[in-house]
Parts: sequence; C-alpha cells; structure tokens
Amino acid sequence: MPQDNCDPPRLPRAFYDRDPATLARALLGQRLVRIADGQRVSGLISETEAYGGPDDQASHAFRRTPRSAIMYGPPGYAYVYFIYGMYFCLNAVAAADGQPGAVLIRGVVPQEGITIMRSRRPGVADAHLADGPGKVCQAFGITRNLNAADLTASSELWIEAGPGVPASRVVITPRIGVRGDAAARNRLWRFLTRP
DNA sequence: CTCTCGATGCGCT
DNA sequence: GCGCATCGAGAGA
Repeated sequence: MPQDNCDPPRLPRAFYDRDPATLARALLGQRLVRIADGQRVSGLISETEAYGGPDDQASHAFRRTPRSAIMYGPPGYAYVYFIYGMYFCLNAVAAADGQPGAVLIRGVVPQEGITIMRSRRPGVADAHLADGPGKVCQAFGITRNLNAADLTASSELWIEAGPGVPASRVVITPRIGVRGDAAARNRLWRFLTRP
C-alpha cells in the first residue's frame, strides 16, 4: 500500500495519554480523518463520551475481557466494537498502558468527502450524516477491520489537530444510554459542542 | 451450550 | 414517543 500523504499531522501518542474525561474534552474540535479506496473523508469531532475502568460500570473495561483488553493497553489506538447486531462504534484508547479508559466518538461535523458520506448513508440529510456513534462509523466507513488500528501511525484512520472548541461552546452532561449504578449514571462524562 | 441484552438508529405513530 | 432490527460478547450452567 503506497502512502499518498508525505506525513499527515496526526495527533501524537502523548495527546491520548490522559485520563478519559480530559481526553474526551480535548478531542472536541479535532479532525477525524479516514482514507479508504484513496478517498479522504474528514470532519470535526463534535461529541464525545469518556469511559473508565473497573470503577465505571458503564464501561466495557469494567471487566477485563478479550474484547476490552485493548482499553487496558497503551493510548492512541482505535477500539471499534459491534453493537445491536448492525452498528459499529469508534473509541480512542486513553490513559497510560495498564490504565483502562477510552473515549467514544459520538458525533462529527463533516468537512471533506461529504459526497462519499452521502453515498454511504443514502437518503440521509447532511445534518445527520455523522451525528451519532453508529452514524459516524457508517459515514466514515469504519468497521471491525479498524479495531486496534494505531491512530498515531495508521494510513487509514487518524485524528489531526483541528481548531478546537472554546470552553464557552462546550456542553457537559451525563452519558447517554448507560444503565450502571448511580456513580456510572451521574458521572458528567459526555462532552458536546454547541453551535 | 444457551440465554440475555446492549456505549443504537430508523421508521412509524 | 415507541418498537423493532439483528448478532456477538459475556456469564452462568
């Protein structure tokens, strides 16, 4: 596979080497980039959620299993999982090696390759191309193949430094759809960008 | 092996 | 607002 970019400005591993909530906030306004079939698709991350380890009942890493093992590994890797029999969700592994944690990419505002996204999600209005975790993976063509991809080195999927988002435009809420104990439900670990 | 149900999205009401 | 699609991970037996 020839590398058609000289040196894409991927965020370095140190960027991911933080606790999940801090990383979730920091990922807002960064650029998610996907190259498939030589086509570049990108957008600014607009919504994230942090997931922890054994102290977070809502997290896959609440228990260490073969699937969640990657969340215990070094930061900067993609954790892609299959859900509800038909959707994929993309996470970026956070925190140091041995410290479990990840950030779910819940929403992206499309920038480049919008026509490709439309073709991947036929009949969907532009505003809803990637405004949900499953939609992000559909619009960006992200599947199981990209699980464990190194976001700091992959030529297929990475995150670049974007304009970021000022604190005045960040909204923080509890996470969506978590069913754990009160601690898991009440944690303010969802970050979204207000327009 | 079997059973449950989910870090969801969509279409219909 | 509500029900359904659809299947793999994880747990219990």
